[in-house]
Amino acid sequence: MSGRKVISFENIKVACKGCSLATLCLPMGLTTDDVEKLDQIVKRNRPLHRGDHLFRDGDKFHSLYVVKTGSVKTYAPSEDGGEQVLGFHLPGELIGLDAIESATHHCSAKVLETTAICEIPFNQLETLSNSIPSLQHQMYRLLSREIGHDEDMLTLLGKKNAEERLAAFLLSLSERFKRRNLSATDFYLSMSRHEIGSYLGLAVETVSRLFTRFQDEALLRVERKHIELLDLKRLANVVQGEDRNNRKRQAT
Amino acid sequence: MSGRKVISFENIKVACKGCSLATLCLPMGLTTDDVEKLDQIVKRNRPLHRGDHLFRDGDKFHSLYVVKTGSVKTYAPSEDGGEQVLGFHLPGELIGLDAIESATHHCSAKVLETTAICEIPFNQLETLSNSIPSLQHQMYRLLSREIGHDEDMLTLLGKKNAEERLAAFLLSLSERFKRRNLSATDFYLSMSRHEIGSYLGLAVETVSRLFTRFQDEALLRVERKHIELLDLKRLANVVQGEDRNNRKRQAT
DNA sequence: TCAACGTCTTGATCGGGATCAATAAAAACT
DNA sequence: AGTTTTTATTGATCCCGATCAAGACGTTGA
Repeated sequence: MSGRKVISFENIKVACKGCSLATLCLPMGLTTDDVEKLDQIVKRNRPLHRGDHLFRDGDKFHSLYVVKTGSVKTYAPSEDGGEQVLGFHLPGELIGLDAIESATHHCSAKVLETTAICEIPFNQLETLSNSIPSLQHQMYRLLSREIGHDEDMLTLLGKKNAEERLAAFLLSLSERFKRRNLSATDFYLSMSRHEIGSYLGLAVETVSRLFTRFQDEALLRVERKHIELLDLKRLANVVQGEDRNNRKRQAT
Repeated sequence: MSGRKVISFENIKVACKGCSLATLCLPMGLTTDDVEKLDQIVKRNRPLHRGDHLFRDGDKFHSLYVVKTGSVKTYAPSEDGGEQVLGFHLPGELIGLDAIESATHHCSAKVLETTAICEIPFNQLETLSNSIPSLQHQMYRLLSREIGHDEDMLTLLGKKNAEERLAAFLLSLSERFKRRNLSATDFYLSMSRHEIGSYLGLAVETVSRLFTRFQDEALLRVERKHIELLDLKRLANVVQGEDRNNRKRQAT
């Protein structure tokens, strides 16, 4: 409050046209004109804070959401208070695609840190995409990409062991930060060990132990939420199950 | 060959209009006129046989496929000869949605038994969907539904134990058969134990043992590929982890 | 400042399901 | 027909990661 002004609301209301995320987001591949039209239906609300919900499981679906800054987790709550984390969403990533089918959300979305969001009323987006073929195409691509991601996760959960999962998770974050022109090797985790564990199908303790093991093996340095990846190449080998394969006979 | 004629080709070339699957498939919600237009771009090739591929990982993407009769598995092959089964596809279900984004297939699709397929060139479908809003809407819904399914699978693999997974799998098949006006309690599996295991993230032996255990508990009768579900209700309880919860203290 | 709570780490133990191994039963091929 | 190959079942053993337990560290609020 003292000295410097808080982040100006004007900064948040930057149009898609001037948004640094445009190439990662819905406007990708649209003409300036079309971006303008898209821009007119996008709502930019004030920032949300850690713990706030974008929507909850069971809510009626009306909008898609794009993370502008910050991060969001989506999760499926279970009756017994537990939850399955379905995804972590970084700037430029779309949330809510799974709710189109039934017009109802089947998961909850909770903000992990102070986060700015663009809200896109789906009805309007759908109408607009009907008059802008390249927007329709981009929608198909984004939906398809989500399916691809989920399938990658299925393979991760179905076939990979604990260390392979964590390594894959860290590399995925790394690549996503890189694309946003942030450091690929030095970043802060906005989610807890528990949330990482839920996402990867592992217990908190296992995640914690793996972090220390990776550090002992000089793959990374970790201090609480601060991660420094020291050897991306070896980390990628871990994902492929390096020593697992070394110990076994070569395949067909 | 003797006596009766083999299945006539004419039967396979039934238009969407007369197809019993129309309400489960792309034409859902379209007017007769629009179905006619859709019909004109759908290719109906001769049936495929067990082991045939619709496409392989890495192939260029040009069409979506709908199962008309029979069944198909999609799987992600790994360099070491292994595979992760991503899904089993029954009549009325769409295949290939994950390939739209990069215009390349990231998994393979193999036919599990003699199977008839409708092929829909995606470019033409996309163009058509641009002039038929309800088709566009149906496309969004189908893509969204796929995401929802995948997220359900993530929860299955992330949180459920072996018996919960197999029970969920059997009930899923049951419900899908039912919607196609087939028996919900008596059916044949077109996939092997190995493929079930891969799909559920379990070893073949575990799947086999679970089948015998379920039979011992009078949940079902099983003989090779023939399954008879005897107690859908209890099976549903197994999915929820009945005794797992019974043994623990009640939650918050 | 200290208390209270939540998160993370580390150690000890346990168990579900993988793996190894052997047989049985189908299916595919000749 | 028999022979080979694939698939399924069952048993024995092992191990990764879950669970239980305790302490360290951080954070929050009076």
